[in-house]
Amino acid sequence: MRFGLCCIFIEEPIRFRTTTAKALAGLPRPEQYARLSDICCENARSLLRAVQTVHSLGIGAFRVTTPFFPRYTHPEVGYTLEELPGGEEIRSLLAEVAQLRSRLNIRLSFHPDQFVSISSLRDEVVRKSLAELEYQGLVAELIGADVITIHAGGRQGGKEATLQRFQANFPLLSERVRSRLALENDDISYTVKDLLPVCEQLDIPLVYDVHHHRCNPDGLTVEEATRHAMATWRCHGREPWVHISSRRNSWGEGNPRLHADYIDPDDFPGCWQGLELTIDVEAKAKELAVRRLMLVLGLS
DNA sequence: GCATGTCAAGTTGTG
DNA sequence: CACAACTTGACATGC
Repeated sequence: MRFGLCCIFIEEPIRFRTTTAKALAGLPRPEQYARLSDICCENARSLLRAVQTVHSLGIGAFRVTTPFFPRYTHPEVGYTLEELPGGEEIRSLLAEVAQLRSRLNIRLSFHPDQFVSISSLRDEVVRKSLAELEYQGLVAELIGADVITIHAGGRQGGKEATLQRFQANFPLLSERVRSRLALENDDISYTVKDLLPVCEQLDIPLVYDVHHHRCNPDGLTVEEATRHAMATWRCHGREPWVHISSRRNSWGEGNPRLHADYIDPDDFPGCWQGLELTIDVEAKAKELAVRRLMLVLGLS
């Protein structure tokens, strides 16, 4: 078993910067490039330190923040690495990341949020989502990330029709993205049961989120869902990836979908013990939560 | 210097 | 039909 940290650190002094389209819009183009170049360069350095740091904490995976190259696909202020004054330096830093993560055996991943929806009814949304995935695919290739996890989308026109659109639009992605794409069950619409046939058709793996499964059950037990999801990875000789989190309030106050600071050990599926799995820990206390879970499970 | 507001995104649900 | 809510942390702004 390896455990994964998601996007940021709470105690370790590693931060990822970003900026907004609005803040950039007022600047002349060269100044936009200069500012973006600074941020991307700093983020590349931070990622290098992040890989070193998770390794020293005994953590085996790291999810890269979505705005790693902020506003990269934005219609007005978007850019390419070649346009940035520090473009070459950034590329070489990312190559260092790839080398280090390979040497330390750290898995890297991306997880664009719900706004990336290639099954949308709106062409414009699909177009922007494809562009966003291509951006993440580019960075994934440069740093050696092997998974980009997304959700199936909303329910416009019904779940079946939405999944059909997902499958119809999938071939529009480059091989770079398709070979990394994985589908994750969500907490309101698409369950493991819904997604398994899609994953099979498209020959892509399923990321099993046990918390979403508990919010949005489908008749499968945790053990069954785990087994089915794992098979979608194993058939390609890849290590399966799963997510775990705990709801913020055990008594259902407030929004049950909010993540808690730490993982309640009771939420950890007993059947996961000893499996060859990468387990992303989605908890607000970040690396502290990963460490505590490992400690409770007797793994550190 | 700190507190509050803003930004970014798509979908769903409400009024 | 229009718009708020959802989510989240860093940026940006104002006092």
